[in-house]
Amino acid sequence: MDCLDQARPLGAHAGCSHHVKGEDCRLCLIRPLSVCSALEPDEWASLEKISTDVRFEERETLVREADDVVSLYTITAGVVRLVRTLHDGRRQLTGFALPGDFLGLSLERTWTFSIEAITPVTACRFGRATLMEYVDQKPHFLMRLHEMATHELSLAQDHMVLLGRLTAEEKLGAFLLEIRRRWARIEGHKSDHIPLPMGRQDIADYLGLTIETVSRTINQMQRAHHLVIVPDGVRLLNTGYFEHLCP
Amino acid sequence: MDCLDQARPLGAHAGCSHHVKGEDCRLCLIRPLSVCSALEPDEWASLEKISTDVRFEERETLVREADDVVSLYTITAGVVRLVRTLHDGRRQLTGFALPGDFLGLSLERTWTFSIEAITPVTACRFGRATLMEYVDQKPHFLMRLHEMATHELSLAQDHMVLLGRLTAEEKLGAFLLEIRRRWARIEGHKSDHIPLPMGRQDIADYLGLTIETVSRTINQMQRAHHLVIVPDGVRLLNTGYFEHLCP
DNA sequence: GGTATGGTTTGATCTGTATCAATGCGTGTC
DNA sequence: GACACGCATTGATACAGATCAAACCATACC
Repeated sequence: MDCLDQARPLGAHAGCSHHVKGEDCRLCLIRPLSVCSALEPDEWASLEKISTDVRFEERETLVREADDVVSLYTITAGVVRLVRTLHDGRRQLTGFALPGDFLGLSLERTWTFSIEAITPVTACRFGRATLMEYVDQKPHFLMRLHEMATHELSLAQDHMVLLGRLTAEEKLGAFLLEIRRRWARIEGHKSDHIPLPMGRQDIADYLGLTIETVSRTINQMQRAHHLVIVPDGVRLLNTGYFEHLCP
Repeated sequence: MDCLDQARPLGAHAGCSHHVKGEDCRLCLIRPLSVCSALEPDEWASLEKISTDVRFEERETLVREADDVVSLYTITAGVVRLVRTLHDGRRQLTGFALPGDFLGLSLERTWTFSIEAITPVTACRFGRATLMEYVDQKPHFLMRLHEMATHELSLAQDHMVLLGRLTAEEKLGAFLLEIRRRWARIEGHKSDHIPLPMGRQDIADYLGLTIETVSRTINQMQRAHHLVIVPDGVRLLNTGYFEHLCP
């Protein structure tokens, strides 16, 4: 089911910001995780020509909902949130993007969500028009984009189940296992230590809860010795509890 | 934003079951709405060879979650629900498919949801393997599938906002306007009469509510003269109320 | 007609999560 | 050290929607 999880692992922790690519796709550490894994070595050079490295500071907005799509991005370091905002200020995060994640799958003219940097972020930027030409010339690249889009769709359906039918405790459990799985794909091995660069409010807006309920639930889990809260996230003590929690 | 809404309208109400195609794509009434609209007239013939008409009775299951994908479908008449079920029986509907909707966008090996007929259904069935060859030969057909998939993704994000952040009243309002918009696309004109072939439980499982809350909310709206409940659905009396409701 | 059946509506009550309101705590700055 | 600032936590209370239970209503069938 999770066809994207077959890419080879990285040695380093890609969550922190370090030199990843420097305009040379051959040295790119997250390539095996990214959309570029659909390409042959001789194609990297052509892709390199149409891409540039960019950097965003914490809290910076990469794109705003309803903006024209002028560039697409592969996150190479750091974490961003994908945000939908209602007129009265209510927020729903539709996802977090971690290193290796591609933003702009849809090839549509305008963005349907805002993208905001949670940490300092580096990304590989592609011009929309040039990437569109690239897509036209390489059907297997379009096929890869399509696979990624339908994978996203399946994850979106998972998240609908979470939002519509899970309790606060189940939501938090599913969230922690999801983030753990995604870090594991980047780092190459599963760890009980789960960095959570996003704040409690972001978690709440992702899970359809309030910040108070998120805080209370995590602290209850700590009191029950299922995890410990550490400065940059949590450490799971009882993974069985979390796996059993997910129905 | 809604690129799929550009197809030409149908004169008749496609919700009811009538002769639609009869193995002749040239006569297909829902073609302009469907994935087939990406094809030229001379390509219909080749598509016709790989498709067959099938019929399902009310409550019949077209496919089961986790089943291998052997066939893909375009609904030609009737309505189906897309269902995810948790181990303890909790259900979340991820969507309804109406005439013109294509099921199997993902091209993956297994289904990630069950598909169940709400009414008698006719569909145009394609073998997965033959359609995959077709996709390989016609890049513009793959492009069309990709557009449809990313459109679905955008709708899925809309639904996340609904599930995570709207009140029961807002959920019902958004649901009725969504269904109205979708019938309008099929019928060719907007009507205040909204057929609701799905039961209250299905609406509840789609909106992340209970059947009692759905019933109460709709009846409240009736008491407030925003709509009237009719045998096959509802009729909106005050569309302004519904449009104002959606934040 | 009677009566079983499946879905819908309505009422009474409960509860999980939101809301409102402090308090705590770590970090950076002067 | 003292103070401010931005989160996170904790407590008290309110309420939207869930749950439990019963009645209602249309349809189909004998």
